[in-house]
Order: sequence, then structure tokens, then C-alpha cells
Amino acid sequence: MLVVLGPTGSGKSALAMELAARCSGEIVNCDSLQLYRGFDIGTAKTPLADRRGIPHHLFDVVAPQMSYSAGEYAREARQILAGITGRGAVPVVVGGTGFYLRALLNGLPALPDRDEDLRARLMSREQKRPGSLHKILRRLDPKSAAAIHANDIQKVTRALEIRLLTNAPRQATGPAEPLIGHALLKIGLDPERAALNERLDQRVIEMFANGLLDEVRGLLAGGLTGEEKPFESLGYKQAIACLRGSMTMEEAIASTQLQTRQYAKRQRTWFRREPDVCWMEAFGDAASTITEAVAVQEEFLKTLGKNNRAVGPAKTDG
RNA sequence: GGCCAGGUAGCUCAGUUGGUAGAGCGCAGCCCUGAAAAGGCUGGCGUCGGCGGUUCAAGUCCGUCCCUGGCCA
Repeated sequence: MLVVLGPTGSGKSALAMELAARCSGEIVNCDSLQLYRGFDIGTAKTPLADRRGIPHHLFDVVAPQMSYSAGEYAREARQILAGITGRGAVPVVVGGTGFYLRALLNGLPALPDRDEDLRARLMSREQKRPGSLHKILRRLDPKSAAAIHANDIQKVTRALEIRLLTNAPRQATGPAEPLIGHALLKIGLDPERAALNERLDQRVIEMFANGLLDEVRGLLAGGLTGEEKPFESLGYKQAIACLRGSMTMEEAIASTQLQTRQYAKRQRTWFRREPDVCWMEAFGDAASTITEAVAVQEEFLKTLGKNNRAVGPAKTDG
């Protein structure tokens, strides 16, 4: 399988389709927001008309009211991958959400999902006495408490949740199950920062010009409140503020541009640690990048073919 | 031209009765076991508008000049 990763706006989707078109590939989304139904313009989802007949998976599969998690993603994506390889095609995972990609490839330990009731109780405790959750964690799971900053309430809460639900500290909760049975080629896109920023700024202007506000109006008219999870994301947050009159359009655009740049920065930091990535310091839709990536892909598919033949018979007992 | 209010970190601004400067945001770097487009951590020597003066010591007092905004001519 192939993985195309990189910051937002680096041209992952375009490159992924070029690669998929050359190897009977099928695109598998690894972006936490493109999963959501109805959130198209602000998430830069590839429009149906531009998908060139290439199968796209895990787009528009989550209702906006639903909260989602890396664990759910990993489970669903693995099923999709199995289906694709089962019919002899090549999965091309397109990922901007590093944590989801890690969950997919490395797996997550078998841990309980969010427990909203428990979280509500923990939160009210934290609100009454700030810092109390970390204090409790220090007693119940000192190792996690040392690893998580006291101000990081989200992660403190999660660690405490695990400890209370499983009666064990996080580290003792068993190993993750990495994805197996797939030869992997990871291609990373890392265009020059100034050029990416410029493109991101431009993209935000286009999103607002091309109907982001209308899309949000439509979502609200369809019964959503504007408080659902995906409305907390880049562009949608600002669009809501704009529709409610707490932000002008100019402010909304500027704020989205700013936060998009910051997001891209965090993605870069995350992906830098991803092992075994074939990095290309350019946009994925540049002709030279496509040429280079296709060459790498062909090399990969060639060795993959050999390995499959060599390893094939031995696989039966696995 | 006169009066008033200002000119302090990239931006917005704090700076007590004089003891060589801070906060938010930005920016830079980073973290990450089910919210991840989320959440969190670390990093601030900047001619305190210029020049003189008073003082052991001035962003802080005095003089003068420059700039910005407002009001009056």
C-alpha cells in the first residue's frame, strides 16, 4: 500500500490520484475532517467530479453529530484496506491527520472508548478545584502524570479515564497491534514554507469566495446547531462566527489563514518523526514531483511483486 | 499656528512615589495511547521617538525638536 502524507495544502490528494491511476489504486482518506458528511469546501475535499473514477473510501462516512476517534478510524480503515487488497487493488492512504495515520499503521492499545459520564464528573471536579485531576493522576498513575503536563487537561482526563475504567495505568494496558500484511511505501510532501503559506492564504480566500458561508448556512438549515464537532475546525469556526455577526468576513478570512498556517506547522512537526518516509520537498501537484513519485512507486511495486511471489506460499500458516 | 492626548518587543498595550523593562497575540522550536483541523509545553537585550539637562541612578523629572490622532483657529 501507499501512503501520501504532508501538511494541508501540500498537494497530497492530487499526487495520490496520480499514483492511484497508475496502479489500480484506491484512495483511502486519513483526514479527521474529510470523514464528515457535508463538510466539503472548508475541508478541501476533492469534489466527486474530480475523482477521475478512482474509488475513494472513508469520505463522508460520519454524521456531523457524531464524535469520532483515532481508534474507530483505525478499525474502519483496516477493514477498508483488507477489502481493497482482497480485490487485488492497491490502497493509497492520503493523510493529513498524523495521529490517525499512526493509529492505523502502529495500532492503539486495546483501551476503552470515551466515557462521557465519567468525563463530565472529572471536568466538574477540575472546574471546582483546578489542578485536582493531575493531582489524582499523580497518585493513581504516577508515570502518566509525569509524562503529561498538568495544564493539558484533555490528556490528563484521558489518562485518568483509562486508569479508572481499566483499573490499570496506561503503560500496563497491553501492546498495540500494528497493521500487518501490507508492504508500505510512504511518500511525504514538504514544500518550502513560504510557498505553502502563500498557497494556504490563497486557498482560504477561495473557500470563502466559493461558498463556504453558504455551505454552513445549508448545514444549519439542515438541522445542525453549529456546536457539533466539525464546526470547531478551521474555517468552519470562523464561518459560524461570521454568520452570527461576531466576526466580519475580513476577520474570518484572516483568522482562518492564521490558524491554517499554524496547523500546517504542527503537521510538519508531527510528520517529521514518521519513520521511513520518502520525502519530496515540493508540492504534490507539481509535474516534477509526480514524475519523481511515480518512479519511486514503480520501483516499489516491482520489489513488491517479487516479494509477494517469494513470500506467498509461506503466508499460509500466518 | 494654538491646545489636548499619545509615541515602550513584529502588533495591541502595562509599567506603582526615578533604581537600565513586562503581558497578550504573532513568530520560532517542540510534545502527543480514542476530542488530534483538538489539547499542551518552551523561548522576550527591545537605540522605552531624537537630542540635551537634573540626578549616584530616568521609560519614569525638566527643556527642546520630530512624528501620529483629536479639538480650536
